[in-house]
Amino acid sequence: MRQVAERAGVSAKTVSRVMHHDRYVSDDVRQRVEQAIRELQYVPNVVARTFRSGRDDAIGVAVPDISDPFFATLTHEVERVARARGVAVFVTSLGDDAADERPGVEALLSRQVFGLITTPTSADQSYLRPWQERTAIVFIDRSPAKITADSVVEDDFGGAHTATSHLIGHGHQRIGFIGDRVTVATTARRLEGYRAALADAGIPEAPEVIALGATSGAEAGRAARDLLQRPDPPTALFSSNARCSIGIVPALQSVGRSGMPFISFGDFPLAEALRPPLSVIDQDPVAVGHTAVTRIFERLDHPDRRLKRRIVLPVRLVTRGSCGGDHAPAVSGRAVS
Amino acid sequence: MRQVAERAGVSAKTVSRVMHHDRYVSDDVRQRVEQAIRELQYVPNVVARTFRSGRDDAIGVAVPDISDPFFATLTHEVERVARARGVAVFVTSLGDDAADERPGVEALLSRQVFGLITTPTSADQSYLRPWQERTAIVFIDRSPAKITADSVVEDDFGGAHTATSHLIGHGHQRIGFIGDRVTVATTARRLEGYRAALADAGIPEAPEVIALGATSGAEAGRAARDLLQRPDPPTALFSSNARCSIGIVPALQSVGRSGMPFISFGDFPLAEALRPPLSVIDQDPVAVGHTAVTRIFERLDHPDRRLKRRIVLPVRLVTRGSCGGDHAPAVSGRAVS
DNA sequence: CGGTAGCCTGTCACCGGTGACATGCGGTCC
DNA sequence: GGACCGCATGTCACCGGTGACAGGCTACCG
Repeated sequence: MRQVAERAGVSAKTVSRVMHHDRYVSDDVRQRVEQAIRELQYVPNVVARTFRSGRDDAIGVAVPDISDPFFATLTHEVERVARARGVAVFVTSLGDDAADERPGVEALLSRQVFGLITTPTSADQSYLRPWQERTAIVFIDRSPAKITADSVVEDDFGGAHTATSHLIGHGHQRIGFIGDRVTVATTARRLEGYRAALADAGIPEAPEVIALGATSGAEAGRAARDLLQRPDPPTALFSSNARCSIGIVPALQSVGRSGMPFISFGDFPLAEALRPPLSVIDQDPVAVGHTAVTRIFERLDHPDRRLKRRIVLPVRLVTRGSCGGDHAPAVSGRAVS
Repeated sequence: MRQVAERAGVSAKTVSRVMHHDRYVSDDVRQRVEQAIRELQYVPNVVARTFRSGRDDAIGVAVPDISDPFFATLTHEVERVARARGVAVFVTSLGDDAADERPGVEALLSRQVFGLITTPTSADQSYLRPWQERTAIVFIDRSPAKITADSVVEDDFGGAHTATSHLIGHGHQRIGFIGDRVTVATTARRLEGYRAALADAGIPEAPEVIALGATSGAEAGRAARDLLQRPDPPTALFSSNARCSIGIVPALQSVGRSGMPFISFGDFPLAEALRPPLSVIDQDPVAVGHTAVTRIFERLDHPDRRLKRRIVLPVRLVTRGSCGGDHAPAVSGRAVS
């Protein structure tokens, strides 16, 4: 920048003014500076600006796993909206280990992003409190703990209740539940919805067909096979998330039970192309991402406006054929791409 | 930091030394400083450090689309390796528009990352030349143009040749080719491989069954249907990438042609769970990501070591059943997760 | 013609951590 | 006793852009 200033015969400050389209710059000077910028291929130092101003014009996104179709689609929408405003988006994966959450999130925060969209993976987000003054933080998918902040979550309880009730409506009494750890808040809520649906139908709960702790598709597949090999196997399955479902489908096929009635919480690409097409609870990741990033900009543009902290988005059952009965789809099953 | 220094009764520099485990710090001082750090919950300002040193201890990854399973898996491996070295990874999507490449990549570079892994989407990467002195740049998936740099690509020509030859071996003479734009270098090379295989078998090329320009799964699906509705339809299909394939599968189903012989360049989750299971050319995204990130660290650790610039990774045909004939799988089809 | 307002440009300090260098102190060796 | 070394700590400038503030110049007004 000093070089540009020297070449144009002005001060560094004036170059800064030209860069920012300051009103008070004469045409003569502006042109000389612009030429010097071109000749020297000057690129402003973003880090210096961030350092000085204390905030980077970027949004950080921290999710458990970018390759999960739910988070990938969500992230895509965040990028789309942010790009329209000329804001950069940086994504990072946290993994499933609760201990990795804090370092991963702080790696973004300490780079002074002005907005953060993140999924809590540990049981305590109080460490984010000092950051809230400087950064708009929105939690997605799961509610945060030990902190007050914006969050955009789905109706986990309602979705699981709907799915389970639907299977019950098809005559199933013994419905297997496969999910990851209950320490994950969403899983816990979905398990509650499942239990409530059973209770509402007067069906006693069978703990032996509830398989938790499947942190990968492969583990979920094993869990499904184990359930089917029991002496008293379930007659239908409910999977608590898409990652599990993606492992369960081939597992069912491998034991010749691809026709097993099955509903997945979370849609994913090709779910409709499976045979039978997989019925799902659609979480609408685009809506989650859109709502979250919009909230960030709202907080930025109107710092003192009062807004509802917690946004619960509805989910909907998309019946496609894997639920057990012969029936026309209630919602025409659109594919996720 | 000054506050920490004051509280511990030392200079800021000494705090810096404690943070960096400098040898020349007395135990007494170290403990006082560490206590002050804890009491004030001091978090070092990464931006200041980056600004001063001119480099951020982070790797940037810029790919066309994070939700593409190939790039998602690749990115995952980069993060795994980088995390083991305590290096942060920031991912950003570039989209398909060539004009978006430069701003997206420079958003990362201008934040002074020391390593960049990126996929060229435009036809000219010469703008990266000034950055190469400061940043280790590795191109993945596609070879860069107008610049000399490390690159990790797959054997596009060979893979397409193998797939096409395999279909020819099953008696097909009229093989449809569906892909995105030929301006994408990988697509061009795959088309060449396809053509070469036809030529090697003495089959004249049929330009009317080559459908290019499908930039999304939906478009690829439409292209597939159009090909099948021709008076002289192809008897087998070859898809140039996973995104297209994910659109083609439901399209074939919708016209009752799910049995159409079909090979996809690029594996994806559930390809094996389809009926028939989809045969693919497996690109091994984990190997690409691993090779790329390893190269970054090699360049960092041994700046003057001479290394081969261009790394071509082999691909392999995974036959699963969609190729047309009844045969045992040549490679037991492992699922992508 | 002094006063004032609007326009244009420059100077300087500062953001927070750190490399270069200086300083001071105790011990060892000739 | 002076030279010298290892250790422990402090001082200061600097990275590059920018907010606060200070002029200087022109034009217009009373």
